[in-house]
Amino acid sequence: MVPKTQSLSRFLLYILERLSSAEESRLAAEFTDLSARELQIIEVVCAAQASGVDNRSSAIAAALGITAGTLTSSVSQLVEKEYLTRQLDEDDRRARRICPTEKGWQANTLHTLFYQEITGNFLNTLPPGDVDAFSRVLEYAEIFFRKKSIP
Amino acid sequence: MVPKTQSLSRFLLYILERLSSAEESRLAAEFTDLSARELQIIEVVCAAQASGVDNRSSAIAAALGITAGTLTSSVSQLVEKEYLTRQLDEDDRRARRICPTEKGWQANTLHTLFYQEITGNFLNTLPPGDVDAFSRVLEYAEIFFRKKSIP
DNA sequence: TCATTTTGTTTTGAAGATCAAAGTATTTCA
DNA sequence: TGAAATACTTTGATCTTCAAAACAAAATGA
Repeated sequence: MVPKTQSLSRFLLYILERLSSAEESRLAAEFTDLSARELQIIEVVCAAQASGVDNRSSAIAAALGITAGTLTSSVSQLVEKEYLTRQLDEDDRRARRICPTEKGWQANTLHTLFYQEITGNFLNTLPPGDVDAFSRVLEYAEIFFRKKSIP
Repeated sequence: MVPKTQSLSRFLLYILERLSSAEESRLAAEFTDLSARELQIIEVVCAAQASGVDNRSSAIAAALGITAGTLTSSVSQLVEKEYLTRQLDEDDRRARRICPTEKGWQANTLHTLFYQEITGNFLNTLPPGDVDAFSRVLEYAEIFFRKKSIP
């Protein structure tokens, strides 16, 4: 049965919400002061740092799909809470590099483990043959939504 | 290749965002004053109305996963913009029934057509054999996330 | 070189979405 | 009838977001 079209987006939203609220309560013990969105920002900052990719403010904002101004205010809160730091870029002193603190790395590690666990559990519930199909569907989805296939 | 676990949720977020921003711009010509969230509220109200399911304020809020207070304020704006109406329930005068106006039905129709089109287009890009697998994955996902399979 | 433009970020002002808790109106039930 | 429960709204606060203005530094070009 083909999924009921009009409810697909709500279905995705529902899954996302379950995921993030589950994660918030999971992390609650150690990091009581992080919203799902803040965790996502930390994730992107850590990923940029780990892979040596551009970690200036504008690049992080672009990766998150938000404006620079929005990121500035979120980062200020996360700096306040000691998950991130701003570092002046010596090569271009207009720019600021956003870096995780030790606490930021720790939160990101828990976050990553959480998703590995969830995804592993979910893949285990699928009929074995469907796991590959699932991966293919994700790849096609990525292509579909990257090209402007949306009218 | 199994999807990179930590980025699955961000991938879903990305798709959702592309969908809703595409929809916002698509609907912009006719309904300039509706956010994606407001459209979603209208969708739920229309669905309740169409299927004769409980359409009192509390039921709509529960379906959306938000508190009654949040819904009250959103509905007030949508009443102001003439997409919804509040009707006093004669059987229980504490309750309010949330109903779409003609304009609300029209917006919902466009919304539904949009998702039918998108979903149809996407399914057409998939290798034929993967369409069924995709449907199964969605069903399993629903079951997985409905049971508290999340630790 | 130095004035102009461009670039990277922050600030500002405003709006939307959200919640918890307090408040109001109505119903239920003991 | 009076107390408790229910359905909703209001209030006060926070978070997320954007666009536009402001600021600082770099790049350009005459």
